[in-house]
Amino acid sequence: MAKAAAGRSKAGGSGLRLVIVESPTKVASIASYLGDGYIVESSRGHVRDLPTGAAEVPAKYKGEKWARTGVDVEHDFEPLYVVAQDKKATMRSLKDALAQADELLLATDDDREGEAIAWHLLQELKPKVPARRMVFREITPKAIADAVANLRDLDTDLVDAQETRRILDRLYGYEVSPVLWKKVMPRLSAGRVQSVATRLVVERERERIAFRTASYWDLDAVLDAGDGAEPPHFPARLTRVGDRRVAQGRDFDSRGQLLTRSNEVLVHLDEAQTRTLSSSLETAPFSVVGVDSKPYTRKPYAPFRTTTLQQEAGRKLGFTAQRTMSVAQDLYEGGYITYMRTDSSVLSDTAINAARAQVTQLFGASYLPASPRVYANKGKNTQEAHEAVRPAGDTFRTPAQTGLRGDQFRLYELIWMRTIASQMKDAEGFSTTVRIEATPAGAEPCTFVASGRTLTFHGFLKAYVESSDEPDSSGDDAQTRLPQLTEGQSLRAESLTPAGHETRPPARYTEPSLVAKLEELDIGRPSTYASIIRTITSRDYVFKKGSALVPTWLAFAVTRLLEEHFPALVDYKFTAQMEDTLDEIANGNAARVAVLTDFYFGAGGKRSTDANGEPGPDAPVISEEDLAGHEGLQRLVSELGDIDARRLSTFPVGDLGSTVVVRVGRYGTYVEDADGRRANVDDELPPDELTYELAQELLSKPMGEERELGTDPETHRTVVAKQGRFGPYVTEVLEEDAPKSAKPRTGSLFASMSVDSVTLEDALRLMSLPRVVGTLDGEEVTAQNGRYGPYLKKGTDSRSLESEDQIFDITLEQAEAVYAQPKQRGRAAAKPPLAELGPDPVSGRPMVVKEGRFGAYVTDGELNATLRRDDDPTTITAERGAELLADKRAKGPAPKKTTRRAPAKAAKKAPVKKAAASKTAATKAPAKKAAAKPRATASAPTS
DNA sequence: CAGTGAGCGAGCTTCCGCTTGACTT
Repeated sequence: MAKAAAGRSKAGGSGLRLVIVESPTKVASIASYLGDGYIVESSRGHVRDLPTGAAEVPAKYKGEKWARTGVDVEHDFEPLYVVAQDKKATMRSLKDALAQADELLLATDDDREGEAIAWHLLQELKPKVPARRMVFREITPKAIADAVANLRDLDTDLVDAQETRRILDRLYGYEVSPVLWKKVMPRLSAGRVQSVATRLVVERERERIAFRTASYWDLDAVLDAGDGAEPPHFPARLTRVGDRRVAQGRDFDSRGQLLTRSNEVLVHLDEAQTRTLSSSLETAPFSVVGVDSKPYTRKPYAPFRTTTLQQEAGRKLGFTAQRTMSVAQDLYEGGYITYMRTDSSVLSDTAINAARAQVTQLFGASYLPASPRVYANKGKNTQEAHEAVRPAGDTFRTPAQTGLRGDQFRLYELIWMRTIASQMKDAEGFSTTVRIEATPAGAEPCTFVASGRTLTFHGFLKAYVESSDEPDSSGDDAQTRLPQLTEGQSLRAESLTPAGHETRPPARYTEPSLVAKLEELDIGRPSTYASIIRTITSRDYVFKKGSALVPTWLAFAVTRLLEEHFPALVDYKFTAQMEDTLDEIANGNAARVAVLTDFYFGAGGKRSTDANGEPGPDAPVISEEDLAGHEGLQRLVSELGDIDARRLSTFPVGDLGSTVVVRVGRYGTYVEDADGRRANVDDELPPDELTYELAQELLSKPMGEERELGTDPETHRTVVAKQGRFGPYVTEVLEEDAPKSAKPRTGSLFASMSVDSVTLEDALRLMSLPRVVGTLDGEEVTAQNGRYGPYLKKGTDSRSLESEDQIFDITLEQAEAVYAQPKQRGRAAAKPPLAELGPDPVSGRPMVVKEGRFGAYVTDGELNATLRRDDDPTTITAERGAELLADKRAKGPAPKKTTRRAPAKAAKKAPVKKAAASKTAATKAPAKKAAAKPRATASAPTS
C-alpha cells in the first residue's frame, strides 16, 4: 500500500493526499483500499463549462460580442469557463479538502473527458501542493495500488482534444440554432449529434414515402416423406421453374421494380400463374434431387455495453432507453453491476474468472471453453475508461441471491445471463438444405427447397438468446427439423398452397435501433444516448408511435434547411472525421486552433481583420484550392438571406406532378392545393400516411375549430366563431354571390368568452362594434376593442378603457370624464413598487423593483433592468439590483430595431396547438434585421 | 388564418458530455 511521502508540505505537513474521482459511488471503496493517509472526494462529473446563457456570463465579459457563445473566435477560440451554480458547493468542499492535503491526485476517468475534468479541477483549485494524475480502469485493491504507484502528469494534448470537441459543439449549436429561430421557429435547435439523429429518422421516412410495393407469389408445399419418417411431413417452397428462379422479396427494388442480375433469369409469378402451376403439380411425382448438410456454429454475443444493453432491455423487457439507464444506475449504486455508461465490451480478468467459475457450477465443465473468450471493442474510437456492463464483484451473485425485485431484478438477470453466456462454448449443429423436383405433365420441372437446422449442442444458447427487432424472425435457438432424406427418394405432396406476398417499406427506427445506428456512425457517447432521443422528441422533430420513431414535417423542413445550407454539418461522417481529427490533436499531431479555424472560418484559414477592416497580419494568403475547399461555419451562418424558408418548408404530396403541397407554417402544418385551399394536418399524422387522397379529403372539409352560432335575424347570414391569428373571434358567412369587395363583419371575443361557449347574441353585439357613445367637441366618440384592449376613440385621440364591458356600458358623461383626464403614458396607473432597494451606487438615485409588462424589473428611475430567472423580486438584495443595473449600463442602449411590415418569414410563432394566441403575442418584438455585415477583406471569395 | 390605435425596461431560446442530488408527485 502506497503511503504519501511526508514532511515536505507547508500545508501543515499533514501527510495527507487528496484523491478526486468523478463518481461519488466510487469514493467509499477506493478510500477503503487506500487506507489512512488519503482523503477521497468526487467531482460529480464536470465542474466547469462554457456559460449556458447570458445569466452565467460574468459582468466583466457581458459587453463582448462573443459573450453569447463563450468562445472568442477572434482570439484563438479562447473559451470562457464558469463554475455553474449547482457546482459551487462541490468546488467548495473540494477546496476545503485540499486545504488539509499536501498532495493532490486527480483520479478522474481515463478518457478524454476525464482528462479535461482533471485539468479544470487544477485550474479552479489552483493547488499550492504538487498535483499528479492517477488512472485506473478497475476498482480492485491491486488496480488502485498500481495506480498510486504509477502516477503521471496531466496529458495536455488530450485536454486540447476535449476542448476542441467542446468548442466545436458549442459553435455548431449556438450559431446554427439561431438560424432556425429566424427561419423556421423560435426555440428550435441544431447540433452535431441531434441534427444527424433527426436526419436519419427523416431519411428513413423519405424512403418509406418513396417506397412502392411489389406483390409476388410463390408456392408452399407440405411434403410427405412416407411411413416411419420423423417428422413425417415437412414444408418446402418453390424456388425455380425450369432455369428461372422464382422472384422473392429481395429481388425487388424500393420502386417495386424487379432487379435484374446478370447471370440469373427470374420469373415473377402472379396469382393466376401460381394457381395454374399449383394444380398442374397436384398429380406430379416429387423426388429428392439433392441433400446438402453443413455444420453450423454460433458464437455467443459480447458482454453488454451501453448501447447493446439499451437495445436488449428494450426488446426483452420493453424498457425505454431512459428507464434502462435509470434502473441500471440504481443497480450500479447498490453495488450490483459495474458502470453502465461504457462503450467497451471488454471484461476484466476478475470478471472472466467469475463468469467461468459460474458456467462450470451452473452448466457443467462441458459448457466451458478451454480458454477465456476475448471480445474486441467495437470501433477505433472506443474510449475504454470502463469495462463492459456486468455483475459486480469477484464472484457473481445469481439473480436469486441478490434479493432484488421488479425492474431491478429483471435488468440484473439480463446482464448476468449475458455475461455468463459470453464465456460459454459455441452452439453447434447442422443446417440442411434439400432440393426437391417435380415436373408437371408437358411442362418444365419445378424445384422446391426445404431447409432445416438442428442443434446438437446448445452451448451458450442454454443461457442466453438475443432478441430481434424483426417481428417474424425466429431466435438463434430455433430449430427446424427435417426427416432423414436421401437423393432419389420419392415424396408425395400433402398440400400445395399458392401464397401471395408484398414487399414492405424499410421499418422505422425504434429508440434502440436509432441508438445502435448512431453508435455505428460514432455519434454520441454512452452518457448521452438516452438524452439524444429526449432532445429530438422535445423539439417536436420526432414523436413515438408505439415503439417507432416518426419524424414530423417540422423535422423534414429543418433537415432540408441543414442539408442545403450546412451540408457538411449533417454529413453522416462528420463526427467520425471529427474524432479522427481529435485523435490527431491528442497525439500531438494537430493544433487545436488550426482545426477550429478551419471549421469556423473555412478552409484557407482565418480571415481576421484589423481595426480598419483590412486583413489582419495573420491572415494567410488564400489559394484557389482553398477557396474550392469548404466554407466555414461563420460564413454559412451569415448567408441568411440566401435561405428561402418557405421553399424549404414546402413538400409535394403524392406523386410527381401533384399540385398539392404540405407546408410547415407559423400556425402548424397544413396542406394547400393549387387554388389556395388549405387544411390543417394533425401533428401526429406520420408523413408517409399523408397521401394525395388523404390531402384531398382534408381539403374538402372545413377548417377545424369553427363553430356555427346561428343565423343573424336581420341579414339571414350564418354567424360562426373561430380561432384566428389574433385569437378567437366571430364573423359572418357572406353569400356566395357577394361581390369580392364585400367584407364580413368581425369581432374579437372578450377574455371571458370562448369559441365553445360564445352565444349568437354575444356575437351579434361584438360584430356591431364600434359603438357610438355620443358626440364631444363636435366629434363622434366610439367604443371598441383593439389590439391593446378596449378603448374610446374621438377623432385621432384615443383613451384606454378599464374593462371590455365598458364598451357597451359607458355613457357619454363617463366618456367625457375620461377625456377630461390628461392622456396617460404607459399603463393606467403606476403600481406600487414591489420592493425598495436604496440608492444605486452609481447614479445615487433610489432603486425600486416594479412589476412590468415583461415581468419584474429594477429601475433607478432612468435605467431599467429586467430581473433574471433566478431573481426573486421580493427578496432581491440591493447588491444584486445594482449589479443588474451595472450590466445594463455596460451593454449600452438596445440596438435600434427596424420594423418589418409583413411578419412573413421572420419571427415565426409556435404552431397553433401551443400558441396561446393572445393579443399581446401578436405584437411581439419586430424581427431584428439580419445583421449581415459584408466582410471587408480584399480576398473575399467569389463563387 | 380577421384588421384596429398609444408607447412602452426586453431578454431569452440553443450545443455535447461528465456526473448526482434536490426538488416534486
